[in-house]
Amino acid sequence: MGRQPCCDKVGLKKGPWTAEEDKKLISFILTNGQCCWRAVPKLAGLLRCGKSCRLRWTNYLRPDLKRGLLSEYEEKMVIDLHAQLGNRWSKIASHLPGRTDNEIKNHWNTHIKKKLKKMGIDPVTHRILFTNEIEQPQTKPEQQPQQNQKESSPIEEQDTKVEYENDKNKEPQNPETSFDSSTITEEHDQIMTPLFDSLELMNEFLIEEVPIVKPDEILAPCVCSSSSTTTITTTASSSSSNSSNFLEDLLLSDFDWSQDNNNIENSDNNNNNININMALWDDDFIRNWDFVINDDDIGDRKQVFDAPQNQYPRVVMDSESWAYGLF
DNA sequence: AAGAGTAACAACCGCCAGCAA
DNA sequence: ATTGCTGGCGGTTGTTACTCT
Repeated sequence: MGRQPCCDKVGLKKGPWTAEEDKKLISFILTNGQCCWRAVPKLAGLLRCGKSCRLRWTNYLRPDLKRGLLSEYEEKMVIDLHAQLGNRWSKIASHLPGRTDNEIKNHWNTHIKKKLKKMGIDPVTHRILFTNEIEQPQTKPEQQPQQNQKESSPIEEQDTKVEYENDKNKEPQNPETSFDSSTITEEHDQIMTPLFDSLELMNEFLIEEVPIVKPDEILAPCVCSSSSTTTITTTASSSSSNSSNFLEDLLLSDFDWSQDNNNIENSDNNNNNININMALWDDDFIRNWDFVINDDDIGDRKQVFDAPQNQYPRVVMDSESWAYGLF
């Protein structure tokens, strides 16, 4: 028996979401929390499939999303994580609170790929791209791109997924050069070293017209363990204090976690609920949501979300805590 | 001003894993 | 053990905005 489609597609709307649809979905989830997505469209009065609702919510409407362009720091994180994880966008996104896998994937495909290529780095393998590799026969074996591998990961041979999930109990093989005590192995370092060095160069080459950087211009002595030029340098022994620096920088620096806010009692008035909970978030964002929730005059949906990118909230919050805990 | 080309990103599609019956 | 459902993931497509000629 074939599998049923996730929903009856007959009569369902596709394409861009309207402000009205957004409003219905937001109102429904704020009222009921995230439940069975299959049932959401019907209950919320939407002519969409549940999957579409889930994607719309997780990728666009969730209140804990940062929105806006990735910062330079986040971009570097994405590059580094991609070097370790390959195209496991959800895993990468899990390291960047407030960012979705879709967002990171798009940013990778539209921005980072080009930057890396301009720098002479293969965005797939994260290794140096030679303008004509045939002319570089003296390339050291360990620097040669791993040919004939799946594109998805430069280190596909290692089961990084398993490694990621299990190695919290393992000692890193090379603590001195670990980027993150829970993730890095020696082989990772072999891959990451040129990347780290080139990342520094990248800071200076993030301009439109960038010559292809020759390998000898990029490869610098390996200083990954102690160099101050390495943007992200951590040691395994100090993972508890250092390895999470990027997280500390990325999230919650301007967010005061308040248990009290999580214990706000339900109100019969949804709008009250919304306003109470919005107190956790950025003013601009609150205004946007107020527009969505309260404004009867649904105009161009762009009005809802097209605030200047830098004005999007940097507040990050676990979605479930507000979706379930507050409602 | 208009059309073509390009970039950016939202949304969709198909597949898969996990889970419950 | 099997089957069906759901949610999640990654790849791809479609649409819109922007730039160039």
